[in-house]
Amino acid sequence: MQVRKTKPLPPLPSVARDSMADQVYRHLRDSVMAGRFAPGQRLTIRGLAEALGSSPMPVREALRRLQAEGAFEFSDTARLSVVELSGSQLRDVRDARVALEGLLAERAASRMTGVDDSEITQLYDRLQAAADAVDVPGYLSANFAFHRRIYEIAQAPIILGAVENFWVLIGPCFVLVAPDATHLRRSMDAHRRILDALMHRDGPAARAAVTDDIMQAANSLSRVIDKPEKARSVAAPNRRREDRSA
Amino acid sequence: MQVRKTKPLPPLPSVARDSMADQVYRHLRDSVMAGRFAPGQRLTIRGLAEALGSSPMPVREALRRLQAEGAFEFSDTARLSVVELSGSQLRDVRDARVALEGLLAERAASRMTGVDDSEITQLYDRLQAAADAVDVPGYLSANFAFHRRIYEIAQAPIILGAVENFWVLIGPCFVLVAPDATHLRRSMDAHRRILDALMHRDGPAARAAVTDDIMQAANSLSRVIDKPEKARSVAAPNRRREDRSA
DNA sequence: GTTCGAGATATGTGATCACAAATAGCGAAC
DNA sequence: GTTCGCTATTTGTGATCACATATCTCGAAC
Repeated sequence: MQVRKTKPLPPLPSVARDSMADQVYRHLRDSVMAGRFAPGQRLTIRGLAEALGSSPMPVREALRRLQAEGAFEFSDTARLSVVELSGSQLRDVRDARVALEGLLAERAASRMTGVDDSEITQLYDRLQAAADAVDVPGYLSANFAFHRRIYEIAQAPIILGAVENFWVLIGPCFVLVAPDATHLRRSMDAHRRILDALMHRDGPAARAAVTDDIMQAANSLSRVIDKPEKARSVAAPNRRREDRSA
Repeated sequence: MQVRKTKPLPPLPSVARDSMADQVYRHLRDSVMAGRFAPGQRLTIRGLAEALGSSPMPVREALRRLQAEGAFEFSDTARLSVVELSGSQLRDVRDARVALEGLLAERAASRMTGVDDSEITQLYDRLQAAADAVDVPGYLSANFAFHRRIYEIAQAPIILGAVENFWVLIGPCFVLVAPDATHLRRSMDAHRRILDALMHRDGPAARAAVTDDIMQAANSLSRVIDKPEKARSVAAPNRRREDRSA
């Protein structure tokens, strides 16, 4: 609107500020979603700081954010640990995911374009490749990338943010599910149906396929959660000491 | 499980730890939800610390949590401000609320008990009283308390947490809606229908009533958001300086 | 062998300081 | 009168320190 009398502004590299706290935050968040932390695992601020090569301060701030997202918790005695979901909490996450991700999937189907098709297909292939190999962390990353890219098409960043918060919650649980080949195959079947529904711009079908995917994942987890819980509580103390951190 | 040979454990006052960062966090969160901050309002860590009578450190940690919840944001140049929702973001929040709060309301209806009836009714009366007077902050507080108590009956704390995150987002918007008597009356009408549905243990009716309540609130806000946005951007700079903080 | 308890260590919390970058204030030049 | 540019102030960030308390270690007592 306003005529500039100075130079016509250089190509501008547009260096986005990236504080150390932000880097630590993203690193920790990705690690949690990829299942690199065990549920209930105990950590220390100083230990994480040393492992990440920073002072405790950025870690403190990053952990506060992740605490708000429910990834970590500070006990009554102010001890830091990875959040461990109970069976009913896992069902809550499942229901919330069905509601929100179903909404996003349906909306995405109606806003898909040709360029989206190729990108989604590409991510699907990457997911398939990670499933063929049995790399669980790689599969989790590819899985979230696949879903995220779809939901971005819905153009509802606020809702996507809420959905990602739920992903952070279930990330640690996946270390408990063994690299089960049958589970991965069933999961890929649901993913195939998601892809087909999106290609046909079929909103309800996309919602149904996403719902199935979420329900299947929840079923796989429910077979592991809460049952060994009782066994563990008498056999071995649940809280493990801090081990690797990133 | 384990027999204690010591004293049979005293009445336990159970002093829950309450760090200064937690107090600041709750204080700020409540203030945001009650609409005591304006959208886009600029703040400073030191200013908040002084106003709250603490050092900047607890404020920093509390703000990180609220940043994760979307209440505050740090600009590219690391400046702190209250998040200002656009019209489309407000619609996203509306849709997500309909999905999640509808779920909680329906589940709450099927789990209501007699003691819940009296508590909900009591909160409804308090809401009515706040509506008769035109105390907007008081109405907002009573409104969230009413909804929160209902959703607590659904026994899904994870979902309730996500819902409260959305409340934090829309809190500041309400300072823009004038204490409109017609809006309050319509809103109380929806609340009355929520109450009736819960009393009859009618899940679908509760979901429908909650949906109407959310849609009406969104409509009231959409009449104020984004339209004066254009007017403001040319008339006066949108970013206000820091004023009162709590 | 188990349990209790005192000393030592570990750990989150809050405060303070230093620094770099951004913003605001203000004067000079055209 | 407006705009440019320099200076002073503000402000978020990161580091370090001190402290209270929780946790751990390990030995003594029954």
